[in-house]
Amino acid sequence: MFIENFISGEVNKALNSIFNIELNETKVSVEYTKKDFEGDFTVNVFPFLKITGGKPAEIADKIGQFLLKLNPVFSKYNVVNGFLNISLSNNFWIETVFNENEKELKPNTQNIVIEFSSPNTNKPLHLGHIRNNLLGDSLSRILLANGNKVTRVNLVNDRGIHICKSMLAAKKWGKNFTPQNQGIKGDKLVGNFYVQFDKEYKKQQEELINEGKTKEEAEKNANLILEAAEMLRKWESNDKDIIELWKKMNDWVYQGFEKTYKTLGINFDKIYYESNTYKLGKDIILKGLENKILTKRADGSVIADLTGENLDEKVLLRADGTSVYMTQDIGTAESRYNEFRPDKMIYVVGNEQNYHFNVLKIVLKKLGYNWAENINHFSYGMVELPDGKMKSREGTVVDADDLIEEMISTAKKMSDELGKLDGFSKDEKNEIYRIIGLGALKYYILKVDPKKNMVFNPAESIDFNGNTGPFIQYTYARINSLLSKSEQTVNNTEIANNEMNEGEKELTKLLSRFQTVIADAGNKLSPAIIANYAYDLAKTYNQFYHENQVLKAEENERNFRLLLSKKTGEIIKESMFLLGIEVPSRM
RNA sequence: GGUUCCGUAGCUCAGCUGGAUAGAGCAACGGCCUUCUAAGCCGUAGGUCCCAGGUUCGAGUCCUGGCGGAAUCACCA
Repeated sequence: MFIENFISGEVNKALNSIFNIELNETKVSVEYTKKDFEGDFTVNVFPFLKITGGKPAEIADKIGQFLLKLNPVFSKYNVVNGFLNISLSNNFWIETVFNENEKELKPNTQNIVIEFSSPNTNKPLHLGHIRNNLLGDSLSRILLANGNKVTRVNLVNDRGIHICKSMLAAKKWGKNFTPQNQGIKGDKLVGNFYVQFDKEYKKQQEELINEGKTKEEAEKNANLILEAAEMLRKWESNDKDIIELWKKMNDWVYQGFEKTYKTLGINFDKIYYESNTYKLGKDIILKGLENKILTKRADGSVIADLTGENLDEKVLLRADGTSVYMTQDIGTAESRYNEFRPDKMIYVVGNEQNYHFNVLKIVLKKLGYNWAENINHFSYGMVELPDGKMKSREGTVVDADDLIEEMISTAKKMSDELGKLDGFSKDEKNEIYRIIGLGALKYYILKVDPKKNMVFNPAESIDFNGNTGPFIQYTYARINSLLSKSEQTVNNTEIANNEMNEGEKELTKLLSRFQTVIADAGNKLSPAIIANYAYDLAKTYNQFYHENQVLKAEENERNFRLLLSKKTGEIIKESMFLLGIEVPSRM
């Protein structure tokens, strides 16, 4: 049971009984009382005045009096400027936090398929992909915690003209290169080829422009792009040599990706490959053509006419018959629907593809798939550098592996300077460095509202103090150390303490919000809500810890404070788990 | 140019369905380790919530119009 709903309901009873009116529960605004005022929850009575008439203070007072009589959990109230501040009894708070049976049964469980990561096999993962992976992973955890069935899928973009670009460059300029003989990860090697292609392609374009061609003509007629297009045609017609090269290079990339996924702690229930789904998409489109839903242009390309939807014509098959991105996404969507019959299909894909998903849904609907409605594009913001967007082709990217490594070595440097891990074995130390470094990175990214673009400045390394992952992890480690020193098993039945000081109460109230926060994060699909809560909790605990002796306190207080500490540790750990962040037992 | 998103402290970000005096962290300055982990705690300073109207008891939040930025409008993905 969420406390706000309960209070909202009780206030409704009051309104009903005193003024003989009934408001929709959602219309009673219940908020946490601001710190400067006394009370736990605040009800604003202004919205009632239209119906009740009278002065705000009097109305609020009447409701307050009624509540006190109605239910003993209400201990007192005060009225300021038409705001009714209600206090709940300490027992109520303690019950809410420590009574495990209170855990809500989640009735509306949905079958959700969530797609994330979706890398292209022509370049290594960068910071933008990290945001995608972390969001996808965390959302999966949050949705699961909200009682849904969650299937995590990855769609690997392993075919297409961009892949051919890397392949062509490899063929031309790197015939004998392998990750082994170049001493780099496979995905890096392939990414280098992609950058090289772009460089040479640009050169050719410039030459053509100097010869008097327009920019557009140059882009279309440069030899390299024609060769890449030819390669794609060969690939789609199963040319043996091309397929062999493709397989070899993709394998390099997968090995590279696997390593990155492993360090990040990301995994999937199912991996789709575009190379398997694009044909299905093609079939669907040809059928749509037969049924006259789609049309063929004179040049042979197949399009969906979306001018009626205020959009353009969208090409679904090229003039030479090869597939585009949309083609395979249609195929993937259908096979995914048939396999899982999900209530909701979430696509974790950057907001640069808003248009794509808009079109995808419309085209699927046109083709007669009603479940297109279930497609939910989780559109997250870009990660930008101080001077703008990252561009793989131009090499201005923050490489995922490099960044992770840097974070971990920073963690090591800090830990060693502080000397916190003296006495630990080398392996234990490395494990803790890893947890802290990754925690800093993950938290840094997840604490930001996913919808918003965010800026990452490589010159300023990610912080380890303040509103950061390590700060929260540190709080956990602190609690852990405290509990292990207490040499006492604490249990809930011993809470006989009705007195709470300010710090204890604030902490208790915050702890009670955890379930609400999970639900909120699930509804809004926002890990940031969990992250900010975890920070709030850690901050509040540190204040409590600073102001209150625990181990040396008198027995009742000691017991209660240990319980609070234990609970805080558990909830910090769970919150961090929902973000995909581990917590160290010591740091 | 059309469409969509964004604009809060020097920087990075919170601010719940409209509610009380707009909050954190970093950076700056000043305190606190003989006491349970100082990756911590406390304090000082820092704001035209881009601008102008409107809606109302009340607007950082909703509406309209500007200004500034981003994305997209590909037979790239």
